[in-house]
Amino acid sequence: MLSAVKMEGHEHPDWSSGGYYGETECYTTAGNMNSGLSMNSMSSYMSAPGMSSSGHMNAHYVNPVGVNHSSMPAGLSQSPGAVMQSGGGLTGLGAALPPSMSSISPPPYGSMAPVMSPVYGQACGIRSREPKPAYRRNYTHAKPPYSYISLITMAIQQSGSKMLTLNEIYQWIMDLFPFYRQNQQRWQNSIRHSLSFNDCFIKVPRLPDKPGKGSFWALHPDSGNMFENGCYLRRQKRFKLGKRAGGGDKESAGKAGTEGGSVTATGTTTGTSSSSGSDSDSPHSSSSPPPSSDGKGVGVDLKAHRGEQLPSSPVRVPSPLAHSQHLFSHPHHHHHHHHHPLLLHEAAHLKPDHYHPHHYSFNHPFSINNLMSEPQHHKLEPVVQYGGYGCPVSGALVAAKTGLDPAYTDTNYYRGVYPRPIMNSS
DNA sequence: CTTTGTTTAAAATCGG
DNA sequence: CCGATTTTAAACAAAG
Repeated sequence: MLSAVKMEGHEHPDWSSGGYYGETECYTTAGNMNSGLSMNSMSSYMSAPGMSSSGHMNAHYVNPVGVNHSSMPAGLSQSPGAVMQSGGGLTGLGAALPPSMSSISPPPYGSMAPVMSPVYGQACGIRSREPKPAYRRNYTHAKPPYSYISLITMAIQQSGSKMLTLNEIYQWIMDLFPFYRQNQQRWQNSIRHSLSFNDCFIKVPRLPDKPGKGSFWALHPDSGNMFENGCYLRRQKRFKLGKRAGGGDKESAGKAGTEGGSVTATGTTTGTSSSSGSDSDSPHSSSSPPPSSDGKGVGVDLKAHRGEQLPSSPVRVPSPLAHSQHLFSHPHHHHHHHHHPLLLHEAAHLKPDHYHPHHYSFNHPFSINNLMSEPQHHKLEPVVQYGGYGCPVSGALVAAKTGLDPAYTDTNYYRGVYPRPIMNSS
């Protein structure tokens, strides 16, 4: 699709000008934060259907109703619809993810597809004519409390193949958070920076063909739960590759604590790997071009160290997708066929996870699970509970709102308001 | 030329 | 306040 159209370039600083999007406000009232139900959680941040990016349209992404847009090379995800798809999907961090979903919501994707829609479908657009007091605005476009690293991680995780192209990442973010529909060039630069700069992200080369630019980005196999407890706000410890093999990498703080341990990796593969792999999980899977399927080492660029690419020894990563249980989508209607051979059918019956039985019982309000998983309680219907004005409420949101002032002109949302997530165990 | 990646540097935030 | 992590800015190289 080209046309990238980023009309950015000069965004107007009007952030604060009060302009915003006019008023798409739908805020919520309610409060229950973590009521446990997930899904709707941050709805307010999420996109509202009607408005696709108001002022700036990016050409692509104009999805009408929130159902994916064009360009998705990978076919993956991305689209809002995708958002939910992962259903049980999260894996990678899976281990780390609070099983909330896993436990709560069994894998069965059964009704997941639709489930999410509500999110997008927020009723926000409908607000009545009333002038809403400024202080009552919703946070729809406020900056989400997640760091870029978190966002990237979430995006990757929710993808069936556990890897996305840069553009898909952008897209995912924009689909989910209207806020990022704004100064694209600014945050996108940051995203790029994060991808390259952080060792937790690795580049997976694109298959020898597939047109397209850029490679796929995946999570370093050992980056494991950077956001343990499912709190995607900020990492507790940065994942840094330990330098050379030699000796030990020292890690600072080895807090490791539970499971997986420290966040630093030395390039080796962890034992944890779920290995489930073998079996028939074909790498293929979902959406995007599965990186080489067979043994050949696709050189996964594990960022061995900056500056040098692993010359030869392809560090074979257990393949990022190694663990992936894609399940998603149901065919449901996603008809956009662009050209991709993928096979995402079947994925469905793969046995979903049993990743580590670990069950964290907590479901953190900022957990990605809230965003993506769907407790399919009710099948397709907008499960969303609207807070006072037609907009779903969410924990994070609530948290967010709690402490802020109307203007929220800048970013910050939660600032202390929430009972600090447990970052780190131990 | 635009997008994708790297990288340096510095400002901003967070968490304690 | 301090140290670690994030976010922004920018310059540049390399691909399509």
